[in-house]
Amino acid sequence: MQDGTFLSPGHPLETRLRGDVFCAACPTRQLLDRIADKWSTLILIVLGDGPMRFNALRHRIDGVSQKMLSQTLKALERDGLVSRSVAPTVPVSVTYAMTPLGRSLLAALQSMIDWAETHMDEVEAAQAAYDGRDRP
Amino acid sequence: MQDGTFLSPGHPLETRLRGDVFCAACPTRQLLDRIADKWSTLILIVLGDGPMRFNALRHRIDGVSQKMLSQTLKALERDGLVSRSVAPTVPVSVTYAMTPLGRSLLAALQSMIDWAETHMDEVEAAQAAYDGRDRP
DNA sequence: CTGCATCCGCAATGATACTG
DNA sequence: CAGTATCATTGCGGATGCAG
Repeated sequence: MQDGTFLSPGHPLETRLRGDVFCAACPTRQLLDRIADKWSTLILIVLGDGPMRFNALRHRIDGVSQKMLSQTLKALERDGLVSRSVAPTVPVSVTYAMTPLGRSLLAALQSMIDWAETHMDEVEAAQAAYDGRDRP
Repeated sequence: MQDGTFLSPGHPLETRLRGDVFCAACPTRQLLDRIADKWSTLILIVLGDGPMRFNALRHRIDGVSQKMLSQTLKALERDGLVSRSVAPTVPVSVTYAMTPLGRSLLAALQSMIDWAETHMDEVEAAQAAYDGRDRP
């Protein structure tokens, strides 16, 4: 976080940009940083399939800690991407679900997943080639 | 990283998933973690506009440190998403560009950027609503 | 029993300075 | 100009403890 400069003046791309994702202070950038987050992506994809409880999410997303899950869910709820419903049972049941806003993002995220699954072999080949070049 | 269980059996999502992004050990997950990275996304979007030199990238992407830029570029090059061309001038000129593989990912990333720019106002409204609820 | 907040250890990150 | 090395800091991740 530097000062409040939004766009370095004189940049050739300045006119091409609508919002501006490249300036650290711009809200668009903040939002991108959130949805481009490791856990956020996975959580949203999972919830895109249907509502789910906290521990179900925790079990579904391998490797996530309770703290990170709780933290990320709270952030996503604050951003209006995920809704949190508390059922007054004993003990309480908290269910997380996608909001319409969050659902509108799902397509883009799904594209990333699809790409990853589709081109993973090419990436692995590239990695092997890179590692075998001159780097033992 | 738990044991090698890739999919919890009996999960309703089991049939819908092709690879599996939710297991920490699956390569797809590793790849997703990479492209869903904060800096990777920005670098790829910038390079999608055309080849660029190191310092140009550094200036363009506000808030990135040399270390992170260098590190992320190296990872992206290893994954075959970005190519690194060294011109034998004095001093050396290193130019980074997208590979065809990287370009195939660009559409998905651009969708995320577009979504962020389009729905930013709704997110801000949701944030304001969330902060104003019962949280001073 | 479920969900969340707090503590601490550690890896990743960021800023600075230096080399090819 | 491109990139690495070093050091200070942040944040993640794990364990524990508390509230409903």
